Amino acid sequence: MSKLSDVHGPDEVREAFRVYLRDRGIKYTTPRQKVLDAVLDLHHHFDAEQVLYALKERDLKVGKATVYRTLPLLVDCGVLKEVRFDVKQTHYEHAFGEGPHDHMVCRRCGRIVEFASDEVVELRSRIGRRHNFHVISHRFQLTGLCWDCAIVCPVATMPAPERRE
Amino acid sequence: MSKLSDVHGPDEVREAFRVYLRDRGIKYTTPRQKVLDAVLDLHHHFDAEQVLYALKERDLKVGKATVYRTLPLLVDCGVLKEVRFDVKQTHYEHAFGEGPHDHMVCRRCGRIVEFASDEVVELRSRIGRRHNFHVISHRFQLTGLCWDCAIVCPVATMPAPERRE
DNA sequence: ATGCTTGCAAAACGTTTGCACAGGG
DNA sequence: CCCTGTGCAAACGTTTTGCAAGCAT
Repeated sequence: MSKLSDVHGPDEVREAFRVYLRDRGIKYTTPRQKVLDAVLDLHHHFDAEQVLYALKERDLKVGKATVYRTLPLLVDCGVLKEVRFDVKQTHYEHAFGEGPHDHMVCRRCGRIVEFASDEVVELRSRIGRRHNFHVISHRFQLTGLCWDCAIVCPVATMPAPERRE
Repeated sequence: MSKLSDVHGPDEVREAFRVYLRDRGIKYTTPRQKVLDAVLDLHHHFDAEQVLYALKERDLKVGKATVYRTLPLLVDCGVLKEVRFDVKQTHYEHAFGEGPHDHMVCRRCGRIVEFASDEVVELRSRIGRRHNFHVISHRFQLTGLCWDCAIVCPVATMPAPERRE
């Protein structure tokens, strides 16, 4: 049970984080545990501020700086994955449990549809090979209209008044 | 000669911008012309600050705010395209002249390799169809090691000390 | 003449950092 | 114990905005 991609339960994730920190000589402190716990309770996509808010809700006081310093650790150890939408803040999602996927964002309602990316991975290595580039990761984001919005607004190209997330 | 994707010369681009503005009741002012001219002289990828610097170099004084207000207009009218790398600033590139393409960024030296995206466009509509999503645009960015860096550093996964652009 | 546009400076925004103090190994 | 980690607040860099003055139509 060392590969995080095979891990599902919160306890296993916590253990993985502890081991990751110990192996690198980084301390498994209370604030870092709190951040991890808060992150485990969040789903879908969230940013640093939402983590901070989740902590405040649980009466777990952790400084903003600590949250910003811990999230990269969680990314680096494979608990979280950075997800960059077209906004200035960095978003995160759980990197364990479900397989790799990419996102489609509805221009109108902001809805996010996830899709598995087997074909994308295949395509990316084909392209890499063609250009002598060793591909390590990718970001593939589609923008458009979800089913509901496409009905309401068949030829919409204008951005919606407000977008979520 | 109305489709900007078929337009190549600076004069045609300027004309397209003028028409775009007129059609929307926005004025074709001197500062906006200056920004366009500066942008036409820049190549590859650039951000707002570089536009500002290019203007300063040519003794064309345009306020920072005006640059920030003009760039979205140029994007909207199809002269520029937003290119988001994993940095906080927004980068732009010319949206006319050459066909659509995506980018591979070398994790180590920051080099950017462009590749045509026919297969990507095909894949994106296939995925969209599968999920009842009307895809309008995409962003496909590959990260990895370019040929030179892959030789120097065959198993590099650590980010380089500094990245360009 | 009217009202969009400009430029400046200040605000806003998410994120990072300096520093004195606390706490883990 | 020592040295790392914490929390606060202040700094940061990019982008946005308020506002008085300027200029195009």
